[in-house]
Amino acid sequence: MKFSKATNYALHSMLHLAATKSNTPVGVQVLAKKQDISPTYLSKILTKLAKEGMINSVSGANGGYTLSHGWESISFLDIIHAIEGKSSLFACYNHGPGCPIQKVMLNSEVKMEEELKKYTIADLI
Amino acid sequence: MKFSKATNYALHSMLHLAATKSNTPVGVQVLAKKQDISPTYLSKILTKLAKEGMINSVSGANGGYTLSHGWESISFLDIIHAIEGKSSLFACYNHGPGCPIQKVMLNSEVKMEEELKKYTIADLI
DNA sequence: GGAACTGTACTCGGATACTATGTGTCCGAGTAGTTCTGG
DNA sequence: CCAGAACTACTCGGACACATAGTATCCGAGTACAGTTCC
Repeated sequence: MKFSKATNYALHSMLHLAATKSNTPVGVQVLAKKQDISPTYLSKILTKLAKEGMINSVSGANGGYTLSHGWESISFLDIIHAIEGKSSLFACYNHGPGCPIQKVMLNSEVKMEEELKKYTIADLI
Repeated sequence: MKFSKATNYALHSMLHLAATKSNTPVGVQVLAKKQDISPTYLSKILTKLAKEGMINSVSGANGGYTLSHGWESISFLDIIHAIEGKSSLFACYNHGPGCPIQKVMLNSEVKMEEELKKYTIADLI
């Protein structure tokens, strides 16, 4: 029960892209060096974000990643969902959705998600 | 980023103990059969709860587990912490505690914990 | 009849094996600028 | 001088290898109760 490191990398990459808001794409090597991880691994993470439409990838020389339109409205929750998946954190296999324990757990999970929905990377710069 | 199955088992075991509130201990085999898991595995999970003082183990014939005194005040969060550990869900390794991203994540995590602290197993029976 | 012995049912806890997922690397393919070459 | 070829720097994405944590089982040890044996 922990957030994966990939989520950490994704959030920081998004923050970096937002902080240096230039029109020229930022290469994955620059982003990777900032966080002391391998470019190829970060590439996999950013691909997930690109598939969700949060960033655009520009291939070829001087290529890299740019924030997509409407990036200001991307919340923490959106980024986390893109990396960790959207399935809920708790599941009662025996009783299913009617389980009272599951109701409590899901309710608490929603509270956290509501909070994560409030914050955007734009808030941090 | 999911709650482990062990947490599920622990919560259900606690609920079962609370529901059948008899003075005679409930054997691990009964609890295991209710949840379709092996008794030995459940035993390891219950041992964690016993170490935290939430339940008492009675060894020997007609042994088993009983709720400890003050069980009514045991919250969901207490049980989860006993199984999953108390460390926070998110950590920024590069920037440390000052990282703005970490602040947002921790803040959201606290919201969920506050909710989990409100509910006790006594509420469900 | 009562004390000691034996059997049984149970938990305890360490050791071990399996599995899923997260983490990270490697490499071939594709793409778009840049440089070089030949007419 | 300029069009096309070769080169280079970069991303893309699949395949693979490794690490870690979660899941599950097995077994020897300890404990307490019940029944049995023996004096």
